[in-house]
Amino acid sequence: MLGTQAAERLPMPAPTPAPSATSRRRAGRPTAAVLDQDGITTAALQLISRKGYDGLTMAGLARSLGVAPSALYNHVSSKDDVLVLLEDHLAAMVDVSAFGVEPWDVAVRQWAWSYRDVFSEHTPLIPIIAVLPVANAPKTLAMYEAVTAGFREAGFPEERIISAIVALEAFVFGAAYDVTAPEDIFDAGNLADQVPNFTAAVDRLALEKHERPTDVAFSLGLEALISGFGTLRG
Amino acid sequence: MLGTQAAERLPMPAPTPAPSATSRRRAGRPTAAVLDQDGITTAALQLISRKGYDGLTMAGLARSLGVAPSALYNHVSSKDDVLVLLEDHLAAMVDVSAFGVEPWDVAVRQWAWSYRDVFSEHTPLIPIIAVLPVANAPKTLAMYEAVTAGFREAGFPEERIISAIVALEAFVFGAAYDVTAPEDIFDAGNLADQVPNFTAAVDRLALEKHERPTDVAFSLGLEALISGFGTLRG
DNA sequence: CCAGTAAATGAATGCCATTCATTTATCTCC
DNA sequence: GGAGATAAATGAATGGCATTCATTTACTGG
Repeated sequence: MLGTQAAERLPMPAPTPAPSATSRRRAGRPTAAVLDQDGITTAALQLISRKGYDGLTMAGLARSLGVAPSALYNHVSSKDDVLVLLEDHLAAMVDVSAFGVEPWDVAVRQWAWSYRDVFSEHTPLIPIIAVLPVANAPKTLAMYEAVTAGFREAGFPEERIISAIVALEAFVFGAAYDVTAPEDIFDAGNLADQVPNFTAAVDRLALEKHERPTDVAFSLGLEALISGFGTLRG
Repeated sequence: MLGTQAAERLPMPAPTPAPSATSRRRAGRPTAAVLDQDGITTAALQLISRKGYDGLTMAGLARSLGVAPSALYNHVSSKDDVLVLLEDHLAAMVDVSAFGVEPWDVAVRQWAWSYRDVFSEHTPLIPIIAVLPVANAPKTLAMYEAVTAGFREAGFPEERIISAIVALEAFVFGAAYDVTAPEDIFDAGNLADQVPNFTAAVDRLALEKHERPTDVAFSLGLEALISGFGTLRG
């Protein structure tokens, strides 16, 4: 009655979501899926890149897929579930290719930098991944497998491999946040006189205008971890 | 009309919030503050310890203070502002007492463990602190000053002090998340056969039943950072 | 052709942070 | 000691959010 557009009553056909809908069909079941988890994941990524994580709402995601918000719940059980899909998708983008090919320290370096870079654009996922059972994230699990195999091949004592990976990962996550911090985060403002040592050290760092400070800190910490862990190898 | 309780119309007097209201009076200005930032902070901490961070809502916080939600906005500009108050309060609880007293490595160890323990109970604050300009958090700034002074006294090259602290902090934040992870986070479930190296390493770790795995990983990473950074001292 | 079902709709729910016009109580100044 | 200013409270209203549910649609296999 209210709307003037035609075809408003036809629910199913819905103009297939612009890009890669990928609509897989599961054998022996009703097909015609307008939506699936892959499509939701890529639409969410696009939405995030356009509007950031504040723009990632179930309503917005549904709109970008040409679908009602409630329709999403046939494919994901909650918004957190969407975040898990995103996380797992991103895990597959982390570079583990050097493990088993390059020397151990080179591989770890490459993995860690890549891991940090991927998630520094997606810090809202960190609280999710840090606590996510790996069984719910197959691509994340695959990443761990590659890294673990690399450590083992490099002669790492088996009982320390997981601990070392967990420690490296903790450092990577924290560093990912650091990337997003404002440049002037360490400007003490009017409190500067009360913290002379700190202010001096901040000023001193500012003089070295080579790399981004966040990259210097990451490199410093990562190299310490690599050389510290390197001594554990048999 | 609806309510049956007496005295409902009297707005100001409000039964002073049970515990430490601390009501400071600012000279030369109207006093009678039922609310202030200290009171809000401690009420928020109590609320969190009772109901967790999901229970920390502006409405709930106001209720626990015997006040209307809108009243809070006379003292904080947003909920994020409340989180900043919390963060700064917690920063003051981090143990920096060993800097300048104990040897450098002992002081760093004590600081880092304490820092992690404090924030592992308050991980929702990590995205806040990681990006918070220090000028808005005086107690946090004081912590940095103490740490910086300790590094300097220990002969650390000035241009690397901030980077080292940032790296340590990144590790601490990531490790704080790790503490909150479920025990079975590394259980691969039915995918276990596809990740044999990983599964083996996880099982191997499980055999060593001494400490919490999260503490083992933290110790491993922290000691690597300490020994790696230790070589920088002059 | 029929019955079943996956997948869509859209209206409704409840919670949330935040805003605003208004009121009250106190302080400062004359 | 009264006038005016102001900090600090109220409570009603707003808009956004994730999520639920009864209902409808169109495809499927028997």
